[in-house]
Order: sequence, then C-alpha cells, then structure tokens
Amino acid sequence: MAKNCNFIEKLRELGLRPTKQRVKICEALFNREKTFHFTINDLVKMISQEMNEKISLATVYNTVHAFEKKGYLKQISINSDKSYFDTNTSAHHHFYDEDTNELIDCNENDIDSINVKKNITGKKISSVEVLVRVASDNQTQKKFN
Amino acid sequence: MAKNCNFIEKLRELGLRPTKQRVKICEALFNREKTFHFTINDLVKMISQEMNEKISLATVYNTVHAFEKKGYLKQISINSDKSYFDTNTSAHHHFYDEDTNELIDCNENDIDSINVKKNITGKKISSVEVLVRVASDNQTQKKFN
DNA sequence: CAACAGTTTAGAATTATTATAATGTATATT
DNA sequence: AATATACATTATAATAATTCTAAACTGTTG
Ligand SMILES: [Mn+2]
Ligand SMILES: [Mn+2]
Ligand SMILES: [Zn+2]
Ligand SMILES: [Zn+2]
Repeated sequence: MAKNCNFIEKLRELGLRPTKQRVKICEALFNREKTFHFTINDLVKMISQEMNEKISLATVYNTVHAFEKKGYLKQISINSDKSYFDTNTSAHHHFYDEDTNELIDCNENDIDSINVKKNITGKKISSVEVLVRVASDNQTQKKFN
Repeated sequence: MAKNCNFIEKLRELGLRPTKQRVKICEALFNREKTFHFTINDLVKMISQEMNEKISLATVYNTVHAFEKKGYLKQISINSDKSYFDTNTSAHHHFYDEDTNELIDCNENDIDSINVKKNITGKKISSVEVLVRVASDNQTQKKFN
C-alpha cells in the first residue's frame, strides 16, 4: 500500500469500502517512511492518543485482519501472549529482543538463505521464517557455588 | 524428565512439591515413548477425558509454566491464537501444517544449520528457530480469467 | 424515493490468561 | 505429638484478548 496518499482510492481498489475508520487506520499504518511492527493494542493507542479518534476495538481487529487477508499486513509468530503485525509484507526474518519485547527486521544478507531438505508429501512450503531471540549478555549468568 | 517412572521423586528434585495434580500432569505429558506437541486445552481434555480426573484450568497453566521454567517444556511460536508446548526441549525446528494445524519436528538434518551474520550490540543470541509453513498443494491456486 | 442486498461497525459474548484469596504442607518450637 | 509459622499450591474470581452477531450503513435497482 503506497505511502502518503489517497487511501480512499486504494481501499476501493481492494474491494473495501473507504469508511472513515478504515481511512484512519490506513493513515496510522501506511502514512510513513519505514515499515514497522505493532500489536492491536499499539494501534488502538496510536489512533486514540496521537490521532485523537475513537474506533471500536472490534473494528480495529476487523480491519487489520482484512488488510492481512489482502496481503498488506503480515502476522508474526512470537511466543508470549502478544500477537504482532508487520507492515513489511516481504519475506523476511526477525530478531526478537527478549528484554524490550522489540521485533527487529533482518535484511536479506543478515541470514543465509535456508535450505529445507525434508518435504512433506502432498504439501507445499508456503513460508520459511527464522526467529532469532536475543537477550542482554549478562542475563543468563549461572551462579558458581 | 525420564519416562515411565517415579514422578514424585523427580518433582522433589526440581523443588516442586509432588501434589496429585502435578503427578497426574507428569503422567499425561512424560509417560510416553515419543515427545509431542500440545495446547493447554489439549492437556486439560486428556486429563479429564482419558485420565478421568478434574484439575482446574488455572492449575494446568501454573504447572505447565512451572515445567517450562524448569526447562522440561518449551513453548512454540505459531501465528494464530493457539499457543503450543513441546515436550521435546532440545533445540529443533518445526514444520507447521496449515491445513491440519499440526506441528511436526524437524530432525537435525532436515534443515542446514542457520548462519546468523548480524549481531545486535550488547545482546546475545538465546535461540534460533525456523518455522516452515506447509499447506496442501492445491491450496493457493489463482484463477485465470 | 423506497425496497432490498450486501457490508461494516461496535456492543455483547466468548475464550484465554493471570491475580489472588483460600487451602495445604513442611518445618520449627514447645 | 500438637501447634505455630512461613511458604507453596490450588482454583475461583478477575482481567485481557478475540470473536460473534445484531443493528446501522451504503450502494443498487425499480
Ligand atoms: Mn488472522
Ligand atoms: Mn510462559
Ligand atoms: Zn518485520
Ligand atoms: Zn517440537
């Protein structure tokens, strides 16, 4: 979804009615230079605090899932309870900082391409994703006595 | 946690009191040949239906998390709403069958070892996990007209 | 300008998870 | 051995996350 422009037209092209809720959500998500990661709660806060708008939580869920289905958002697997979404929809891997709960994108050349040798009969690979968990160096120090 | 034996002793060694709830949960999880993947709900059903025992849902959560913290269970990241646990605590990768919602372990040699070139300053890698999503071959066929 | 057929929103319901008050257990003290 | 005390554990109650669905909206047709 292109930056900084006519979301009304874009939404129509996707077969979604350009309601004011959806346009607001588009502005929050796509009107920026860089892609980013967010939770539904992050997004609701952004909309209510920064944009000073009230959209029902259920509507935010609806819209985010609609955008995901259309391929404009990706859902990212992290343990924990949090479900992250990603405005970077290209195939890419992630670092997850366990201290700060922050997701960081990997570049093309941060990780060599994955070689999957096994294949499951009758099944096709639909994605291969790596999650690298990182934590502060002094985290897992064991005691010596 | 060793198969088919004295869970009471094992639990004591871990510093956990061998309550009847915990022993039951051990039996459900560790008294078997192969490792497996389960959700909290799977486990509650196993206990209530197959073992004909009633343990409060909160206690199952408590116990599973206690075992996880002690390193006898691992939590697995899958999108969706489901949180899976794994009795296979060795470092290993997974296939996820999107049709059946089934998790399948990768063997050592199903995927070449991952080469992470980037590193985040002040952070240490605590795990590197690959998730290979698979789906039925005829799933994502696009229409041609 | 109705009437109708979707679509979309958002409050209500459900499901998942966690906090905590009540209960149980081990150990120390008599 | 009985009782007191501290701590561990359970499970109900509270909260948080997600989905269901009835009401509101919008676009189309006659
Ligand atoms: Mn989804
Ligand atoms: Mn946990
Ligand atoms: Zn990303
Ligand atoms: Zn596994």
